[in-house]
Amino acid sequence: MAQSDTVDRILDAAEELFADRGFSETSLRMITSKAKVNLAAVNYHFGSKNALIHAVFARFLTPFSATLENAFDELEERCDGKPPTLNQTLWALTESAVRMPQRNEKGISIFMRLLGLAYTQSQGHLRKFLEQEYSEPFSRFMRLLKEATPQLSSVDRYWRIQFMLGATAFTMSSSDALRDILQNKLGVETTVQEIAARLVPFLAAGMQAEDAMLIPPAGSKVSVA
Amino acid sequence: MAQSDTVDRILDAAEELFADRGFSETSLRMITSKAKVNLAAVNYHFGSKNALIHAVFARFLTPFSATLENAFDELEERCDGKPPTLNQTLWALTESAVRMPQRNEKGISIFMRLLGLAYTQSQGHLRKFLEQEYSEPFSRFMRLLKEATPQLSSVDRYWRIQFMLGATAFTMSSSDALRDILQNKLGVETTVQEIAARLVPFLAAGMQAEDAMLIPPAGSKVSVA
DNA sequence: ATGCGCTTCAAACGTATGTTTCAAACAGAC
DNA sequence: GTCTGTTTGAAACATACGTTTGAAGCGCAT
Repeated sequence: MAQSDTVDRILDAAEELFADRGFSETSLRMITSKAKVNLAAVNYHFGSKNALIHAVFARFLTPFSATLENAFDELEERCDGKPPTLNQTLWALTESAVRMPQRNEKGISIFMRLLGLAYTQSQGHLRKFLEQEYSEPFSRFMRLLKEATPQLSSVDRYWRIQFMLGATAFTMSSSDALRDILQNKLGVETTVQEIAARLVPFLAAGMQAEDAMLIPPAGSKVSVA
Repeated sequence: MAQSDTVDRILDAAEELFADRGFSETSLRMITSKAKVNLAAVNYHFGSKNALIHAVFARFLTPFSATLENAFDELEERCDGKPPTLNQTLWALTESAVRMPQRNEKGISIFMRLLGLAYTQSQGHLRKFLEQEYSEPFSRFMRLLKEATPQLSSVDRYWRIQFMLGATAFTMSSSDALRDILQNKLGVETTVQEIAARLVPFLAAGMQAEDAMLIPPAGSKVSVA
């Protein structure tokens, strides 16, 4: 075997199992047996299970954040001076994700699923790791969003960004299950690209909705038991 | 102690811990020590950890689904014949959730977080349990949504409903944290009702967005490393 | 007071986990 | 070929988990 083919085999197996089952539900023994590698190899090469989780994220997030920076650079250059629109900003993000060179056909959906899990599973160490490693592209995205929605108050924008994040993270984190359901119910095949293509207009429309109505429409009172 | 104060103490502790940390990450020992109850009590009263998870969901989902049925009844009666609008349907759901009698001030956000986890953490048994116990109000909500958005294809509607679910579950489940951040950053106080009042227009706008654009806008090509 | 369900309790069970150990196998330089 | 540092291997470690056990405690009708 090559120098450390082992490292990649572990990362491949871990990535897939984490995406399928979550972090706590995936044991090192599952990973090493799927990777056809000795159990001790994980601790030898990575140090701990948590460090392995970080390595899995770093492997796709580092090139992704570089791609994203490029996309933002090009976008801002193309708009020279004027701030990019909301649609342009969201598409830049989406395309960067979708066009990332994939290791296999499941690549993009694993990628998305892992991002969803990072938000959803409250693994403190992961949160900290991601925040300190990838804060820059994140802040830049936030700044672009702000410039693209000058009509919103800070408070409205804040909440709507949370809504966008939620819709995205949630959908992506269960995208496999949702695709299966759709396949069985309506017999429709769906790719991650198509999901993204449906998600972006939804987000853009929500983001640009008319003023939040702070009081429910007249006559909508609901009886409570 | 009353007859089985123990059962409620276990449910209270379990509910909060599950919402905080997820199911696999919460051990029976954490639950019983938080509830100040003997470890064996869980298996004595509920039979197993999975059954406890079901009981936690049943405790709030059963009254909620009754409240929701009432709200839908009243709504359909008020509209006599004509299908309720999307806004009306969403408000009926939202108000039913917000007006549920809460055990404490964190009630609504725990409730939401648990629903999110139920979707997200791939606990097969939970999925099955929820589907067979609460399929009726769920189907009814889906039917109302369908009648309120006749312009959407089934596939578009399906995905947009997932986006709504995601935005809602995610936001509500972390609403405590998000409220705190907002308080510190902008000095703004926010109630759950206000969040809901911002969320509903966002969802309605996303749901009614123009046709999903399946191809990115011209000129949005992104350079890839 | 006695006996009978139901509930609590401390302790243990068997299993699975992440991690460590240390000897064996290996690769490359001399 | 021999030595050296790196990687693999089988086995064990300590710990945590969900669950089970059997005795003790309790309220209450008889």
